[in-house]
Amino acid sequence: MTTQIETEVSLAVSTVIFALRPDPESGLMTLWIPLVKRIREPYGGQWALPGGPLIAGEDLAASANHTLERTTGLTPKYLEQLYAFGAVDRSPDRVVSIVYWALVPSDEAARAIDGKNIQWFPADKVPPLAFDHNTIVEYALWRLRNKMEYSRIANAFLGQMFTLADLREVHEAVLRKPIDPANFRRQILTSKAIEATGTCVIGTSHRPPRLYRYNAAVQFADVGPLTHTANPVRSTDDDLGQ
Amino acid sequence: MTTQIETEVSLAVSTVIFALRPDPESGLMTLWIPLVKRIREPYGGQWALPGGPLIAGEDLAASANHTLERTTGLTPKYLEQLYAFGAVDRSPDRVVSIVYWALVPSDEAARAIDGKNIQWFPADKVPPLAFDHNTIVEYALWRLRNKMEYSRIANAFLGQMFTLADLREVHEAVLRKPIDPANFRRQILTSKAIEATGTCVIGTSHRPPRLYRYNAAVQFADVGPLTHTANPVRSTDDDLGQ
DNA sequence: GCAAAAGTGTTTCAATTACACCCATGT
DNA sequence: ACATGGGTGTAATTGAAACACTTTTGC
Repeated sequence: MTTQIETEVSLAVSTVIFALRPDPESGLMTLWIPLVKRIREPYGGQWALPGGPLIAGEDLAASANHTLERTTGLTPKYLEQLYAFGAVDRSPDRVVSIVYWALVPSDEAARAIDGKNIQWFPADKVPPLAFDHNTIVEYALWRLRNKMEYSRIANAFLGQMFTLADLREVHEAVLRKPIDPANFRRQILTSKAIEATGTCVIGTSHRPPRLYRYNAAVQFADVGPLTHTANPVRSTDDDLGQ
Repeated sequence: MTTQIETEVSLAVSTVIFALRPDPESGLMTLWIPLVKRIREPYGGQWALPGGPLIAGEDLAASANHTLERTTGLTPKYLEQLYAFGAVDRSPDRVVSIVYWALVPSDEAARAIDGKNIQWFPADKVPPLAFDHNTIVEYALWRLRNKMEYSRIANAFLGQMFTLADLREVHEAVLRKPIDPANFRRQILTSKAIEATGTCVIGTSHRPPRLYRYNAAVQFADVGPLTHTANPVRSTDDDLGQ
């Protein structure tokens, strides 16, 4: 155990975790994120993004995964680096935060931890947060919505099998606009992003919808040379942005 | 001056700097980047990206600007954060590098510092670099090429006024493919990204081309809530992806 | 006049959009 | 039968691409 001159710059990893839940008022699906209540200064008592200091032996994405597991008990189906925030004045002490964003399936999110010091909020109506975390949430939201349009991340909110209506509901919830079912169907199918399983859902009060699965083989056009996710389910792409 | 327990994680900022120069063989414009020769272990004697440790009182982008000024004597017209690289095994000691990418105008790049310990290389033919810097350069190249197609960063390679042929040459050099002049003209002009100055270039052996200027007022569709550049010339957008 | 690049016009093709309409099931 | 969402068909619109053609200069 050695000591050294204080660098005064410390490194933290935080994560913006997205899940879909019905809005208590409208009943429509919307994005929710979990926040933790700070127990110490600065910003004691205020809500903040889950996160913590970077451990020496831990990769950045691994750190994000661990805070996710610790705070929500969930495993993300998608995890990607968002941005490194390092303005000198973003905290009384000098902290550079490397922020990730994650998507968790709706069914898993239902059994997430929800306690006194951790609470889920609609992503578009978060309270005033500690540090620059409001900016970070906004940016993560923008990135998610942007990426939803050219990428296949919608699958991360769903299980192994799903109907086209399920997939469309995810898009509509994230993008907050209705989507024509007929055109949506064609776009998705011609992109080869998903494939029919041959099975159907029975017991509906209408024509039984087919079940589809994610087509792991197909890649998108603008995939980057990096796979930013260090996770069970591959994410197929990055930015464009990135 | 206090001391504390060694965190074992240190923070560095590096920058991938792009400029356009003619290829010595083909004579065509191509992307070049400056690299510095490492004088100490690890990877002593090998080429690496310019950069340095993050100073406590300095913003991330400011740090990138300073290394840029120090190593090349140049001021970028565009600067954006690329990614934070933090794999445990990317260096013998634990270093997290926050990497930026920058664009400098061709005319400025001509009078850049070029010495024994700093040298420019064609971006597509860099030698084996220290650490994971080859991966980083590849990723920066991908991001630049990707962004060139939906954003207005091409202007960062040019001066205040330029002809459509100049602008097209930038696109062709970065994307490494010929572009139809007629269609390029229409696309750019209908996007309102540039506007005519009313002046022309004279002395050419053909019809005098009009001069255009960057239209600062116009924003692009998918601009992010963040301005990632902390720089003289505004960059108008972020990722898309990416 | 000729070469060479600037600039305009036109045709074709592919993708998106809007919307009409049929299908299969439960009640 | 009929309500409901699943699923197919099609015409209109938009934008990209390909390329012929005209314009303006220097030589």
